[in-house]
Amino acid sequence: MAANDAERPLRKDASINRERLLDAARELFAEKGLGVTLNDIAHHAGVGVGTAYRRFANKDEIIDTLFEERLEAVEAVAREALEEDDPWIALTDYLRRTLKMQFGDRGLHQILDDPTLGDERIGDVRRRIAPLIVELVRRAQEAGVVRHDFAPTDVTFIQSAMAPIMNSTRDVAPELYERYLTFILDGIRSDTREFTPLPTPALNSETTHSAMTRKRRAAARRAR
Amino acid sequence: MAANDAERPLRKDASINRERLLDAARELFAEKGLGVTLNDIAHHAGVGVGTAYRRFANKDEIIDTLFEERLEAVEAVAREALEEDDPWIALTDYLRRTLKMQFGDRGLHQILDDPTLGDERIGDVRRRIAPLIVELVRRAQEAGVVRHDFAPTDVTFIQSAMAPIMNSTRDVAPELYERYLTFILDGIRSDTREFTPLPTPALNSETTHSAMTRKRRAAARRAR
DNA sequence: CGGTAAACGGATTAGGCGTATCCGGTTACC
DNA sequence: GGTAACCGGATACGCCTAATCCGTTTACCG
Repeated sequence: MAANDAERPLRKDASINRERLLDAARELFAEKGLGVTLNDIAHHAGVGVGTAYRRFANKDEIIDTLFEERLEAVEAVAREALEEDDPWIALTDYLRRTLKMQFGDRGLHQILDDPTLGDERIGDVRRRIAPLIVELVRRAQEAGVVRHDFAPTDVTFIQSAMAPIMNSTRDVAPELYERYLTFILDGIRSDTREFTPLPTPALNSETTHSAMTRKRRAAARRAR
Repeated sequence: MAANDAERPLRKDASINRERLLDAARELFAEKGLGVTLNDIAHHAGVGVGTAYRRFANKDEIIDTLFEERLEAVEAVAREALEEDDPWIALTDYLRRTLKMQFGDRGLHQILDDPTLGDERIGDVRRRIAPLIVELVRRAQEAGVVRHDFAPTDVTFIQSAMAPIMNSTRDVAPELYERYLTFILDGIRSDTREFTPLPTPALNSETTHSAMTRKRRAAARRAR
């Protein structure tokens, strides 16, 4: 990783702590999103706050370091999808796989959702991904497997639509979002108009209620 | 409205200001969501903060007062939908109309999305709405116009899925969410499997980018 | 009218939260 | 074994929101 360059190497303890911090950040970003503070990260890494601020000027520096690799993973998924022959499978695999990644990593989710976040390196990767999506859609279009009025930007919005579902059902029915993705895909696919079996049963009303209640908890405190 | 009860009536200026505050709150909640402060509301109403706190103990008191009526409007929509003969139109009208209401009123949106918000009065209305949705779905089910595996709680999650789309495209392409609602409805309807013409064209990539960027602005500052 | 309780405005206090610094003590390493 | 690098975490700072307090103004009853 981009630990030390031409700089004189860090002292042993320092570089160990740097790794610890990075690990902690990776974990916390994934679990709680980019909202965590450098102090959180420091404590989770088992080091003092001072140490954290000595290694990284601020949180953004960690974010940029960490999410370049994550975003590149998304790019890789898009490229792999383009190697798939069946254009429908290619497109939907991309959606399904990236959504799964986003599900496992709240931070990645936020990065993908908000172009404001991240430095130029991140922006670069984002700019590399966009045309891949265009291509995925174009192929599907040409093969006549998606409705003709489906557009590349629809992919983005579909991804963002799954967010609230993921977030509210995360620890009640983790895969529920796939159910709604299926609804959408069935509303888009044009080579067959049959219903795809749903991957996940619906929630009953009590569970739905508790899911809706559970989320927010953190967010609500702010919003109120 | 529930201005004064058995209490001695408010002095004229006081009751005028009370109305002003309520109006301001209605407007600000709709426009900016429940996050606005009592201070915001007071200034927007053209009165001092003190006046606001004299009339209402805290923000929740205003919220409860105001959103009971808004939620009852949602209930009314559900009841009207149940009077519609065509069960498909009934169900989709309910969805479309309530989504439109949520679109016009961020506060209502939050209330509907988060069962934690609001007092018992609000909870009561919510509990009155739930069975109406169940009935809407049951009818559609029985008439065979929705796929057999569609469940009442799906309605809720579909509503919440539209939220991020609404929020990010609000001032760029206000009705874009209807496009995605159409995808979903087309993925759910079983009496015909033809595509419904899309009510809104897709965004181009620049507009999408600027939409994604624009939102957050407020939210991002917190999350970061 | 005129007096008084009611109401007003908004500066101000209180407190939570995240960021970033500072410094006395510790440790790696030549 | 000495010194520069590093450590920890208490602490200062800034920002934001909630809520109060009090000197001034106003409605309204007799």
